[in-house]
Amino acid sequence: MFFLKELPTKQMIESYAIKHPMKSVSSVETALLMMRRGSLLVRKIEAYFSSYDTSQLRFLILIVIDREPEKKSLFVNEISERIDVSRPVITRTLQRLRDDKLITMKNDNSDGRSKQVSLTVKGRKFLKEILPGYYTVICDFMAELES
Amino acid sequence: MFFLKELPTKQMIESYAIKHPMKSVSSVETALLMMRRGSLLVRKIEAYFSSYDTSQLRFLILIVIDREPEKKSLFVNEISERIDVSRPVITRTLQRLRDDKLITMKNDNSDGRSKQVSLTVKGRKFLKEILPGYYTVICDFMAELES
DNA sequence: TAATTATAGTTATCATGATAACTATAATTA
DNA sequence: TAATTATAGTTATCATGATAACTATAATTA
Repeated sequence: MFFLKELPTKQMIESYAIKHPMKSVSSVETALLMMRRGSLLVRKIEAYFSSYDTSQLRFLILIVIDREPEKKSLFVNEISERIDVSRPVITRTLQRLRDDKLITMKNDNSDGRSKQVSLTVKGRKFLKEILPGYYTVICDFMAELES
Repeated sequence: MFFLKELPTKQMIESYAIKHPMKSVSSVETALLMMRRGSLLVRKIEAYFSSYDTSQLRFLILIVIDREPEKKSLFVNEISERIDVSRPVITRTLQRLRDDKLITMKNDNSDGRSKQVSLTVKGRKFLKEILPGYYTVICDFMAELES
């Protein structure tokens, strides 16, 4: 997350760049704005999910399984390859999703170390329930930027 | 932070939008990309700062004080107004910056509740030391996007 | 094939964000 | 001016990210 409310103005960056030349002042400006806006949007999204007693990470795990319907289940490993979060955090979050009956985990037959994770009916329903609002939050945020 | 490695393609969003119409498919695409890139850059920046045994938040606090040289010191309150982080986290981080002798805090004369925070010489030096690399990290990241 | 190395996933622990509840002082109101 | 309310900052505690070290099984190598 990037937390600075008032970004440095272009002038400020330029005057700094006189002493410490940098490749591109305008790309620094763009980068700061991108981090700031991205952080604000992530925060809105987290607030939205928390109103459903869930989190962005939980949502992403459900989405990632749902997104590959030809597979029916993913290994923990595969989930962790698709989502840029450390494996222990994936493990913990999967355990809670299972506690909430949104996913099931069963041992793989051909590899005793692996676990197959799949969505329950409840999980699929829940995803359908929260998806529209997710897009609404994003669209509203982007619309506000333009105004 | 936004953690999905493979963003949904425009097609995926569009096909979803058939059932659940949304204001703008392309703005959703832009938003997801913005969050993803912003998160990656924040991560790089945190890695950079951690190589100096510091953090983005610590850096931002120092910057925010340094940025208003006409003031010489800011109240904890003022710092917390400029940085979008909860006050307890500001308190804790200030305590550690003081432990590291990068800032000083003294009680205000006219208001017994307030505390004046200012940079030490060491703090100012440290900031000068880490600033160029900070911009380099940002510029490099942006340059890579374009390639 | 026995020993070693690699892989899948988990547990333990820490860092850093948040909110709620607190103390101390200042400002306001009855 | 005494009582109340507001403000500045801190403490306590939780949530969720990370890394290191672990168990169990599979794959490789001597």
